[in-house]
Amino acid sequence: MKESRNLCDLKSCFLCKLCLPEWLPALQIQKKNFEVKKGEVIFKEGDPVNGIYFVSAGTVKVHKRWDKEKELIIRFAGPEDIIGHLGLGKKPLYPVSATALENTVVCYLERDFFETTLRVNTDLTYKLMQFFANELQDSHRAMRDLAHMSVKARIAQSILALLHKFGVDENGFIALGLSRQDIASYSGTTYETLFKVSNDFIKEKIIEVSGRNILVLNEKRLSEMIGVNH
Amino acid sequence: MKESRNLCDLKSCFLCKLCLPEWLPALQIQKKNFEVKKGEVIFKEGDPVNGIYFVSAGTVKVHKRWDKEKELIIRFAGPEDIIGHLGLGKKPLYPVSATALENTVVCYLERDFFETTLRVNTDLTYKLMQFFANELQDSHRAMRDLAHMSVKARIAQSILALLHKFGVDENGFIALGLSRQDIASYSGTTYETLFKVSNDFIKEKIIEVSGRNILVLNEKRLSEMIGVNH
DNA sequence: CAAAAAACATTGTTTAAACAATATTAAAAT
DNA sequence: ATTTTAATATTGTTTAAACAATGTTTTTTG
Repeated sequence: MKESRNLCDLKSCFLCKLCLPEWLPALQIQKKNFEVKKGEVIFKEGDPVNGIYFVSAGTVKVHKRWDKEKELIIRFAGPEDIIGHLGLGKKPLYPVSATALENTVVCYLERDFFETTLRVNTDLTYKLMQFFANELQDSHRAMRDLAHMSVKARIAQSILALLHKFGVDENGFIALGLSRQDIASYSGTTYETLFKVSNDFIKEKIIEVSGRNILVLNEKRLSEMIGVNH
Repeated sequence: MKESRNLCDLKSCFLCKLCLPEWLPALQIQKKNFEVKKGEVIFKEGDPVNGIYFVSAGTVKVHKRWDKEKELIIRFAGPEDIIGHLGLGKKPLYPVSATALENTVVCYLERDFFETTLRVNTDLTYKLMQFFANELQDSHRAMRDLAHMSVKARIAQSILALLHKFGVDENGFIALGLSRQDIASYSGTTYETLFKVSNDFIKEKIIEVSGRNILVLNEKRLSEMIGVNH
């Protein structure tokens, strides 16, 4: 993770959009930008919390590990998304890890400075609280889905979630290439099961796969698979 | 759900403890207390959000349903706990239901008033944001556990969580009686599986069960079960 | 107080999905 | 350039846990 200067435009991230104009110079001084190589870890579960990050460019997976070699991907963060914000809770340790999936640029703020920023900008605190409320809703939905949905439905859901978050490239493929293992970890299943289900989807002409890229041929079928509750 | 007067002491809930003393008279005027009978629904998933609740006495389950007749209990709320706070997110519909597990008293505030309260008390907003951060950490952990832990381990974990949250009565039994179905829903499994695992625990002298009440005989074994995974 | 409805008890069957084993690329690292 | 490591491909076996069926007991309620 290499430091670099002025890669953040102070305009697009969650923080900059809600920042008081008078505060921007302070931000400019305090912020640090880092270039993160593909596969590099930004912070690791259990590490002491130093600060908060905003993704400027690239994509990051936020994941939580279980029992060596098993993990669950909680969410993907792209440009403008916050990561590391759970460090604001009572335990000063990151509860999740964040790893770059492609070459990424992040904007970093020390925890103390970010907390001061929240104190001088109550509207920002309010918005952050609302953001947390939304994340918590998503997380509760995810809990229920992991408890009650079939793996097949969860995989369908993961593919749709990726499609909607990242959109498609010029050929119609989802604009984020992921390893099978990562798609499995995002769906809460194993590589082998993902492989089988994925092959079924290909056979049924629901998706097309080329290397790490996925083309959704039949979005409606995927939605139906997920079920009535969505 | 029957309205009643002055059942809340304005001292013990999350809100009252952090409320500005000058604001308490306003609170006194705005708050409404309700008596909720065992089994009665406080709000239902999908209902429009009217306001926020604080549990004054009794116990409430917060749950999310799937596919008629299947549900996941997200958490239990006891005295001083908030419920309905996810209504603060962008969608004005409750994402979960809340049902009283015993005769319960709740303190209710309309959404607008609560939002005003947050606006005049930025420290409260900050604390609420921190509370959300902690809840989100718990929720992420729960997601991972649902994805990767065995049902047996999850049941062990549920029993320990109930023990730690509610403590024990004079005979050493967990101070909250629950139906098997509710314990199953809290563990993310079916009644039948809970029944079998529960019988195993009894056979191995890890717990003792009397009606709706559970006595933990071997807390250490339960803890080990959660960590080691089989 | 009877009838209906939950909750509880029990066990046997089925299956979804993890686990296991092994082979083949492809991509890093030395 | 070659060793090492990671990602991919494939299929067969095992098992954990849902599903199904049925009966009993306890609550609730009309």
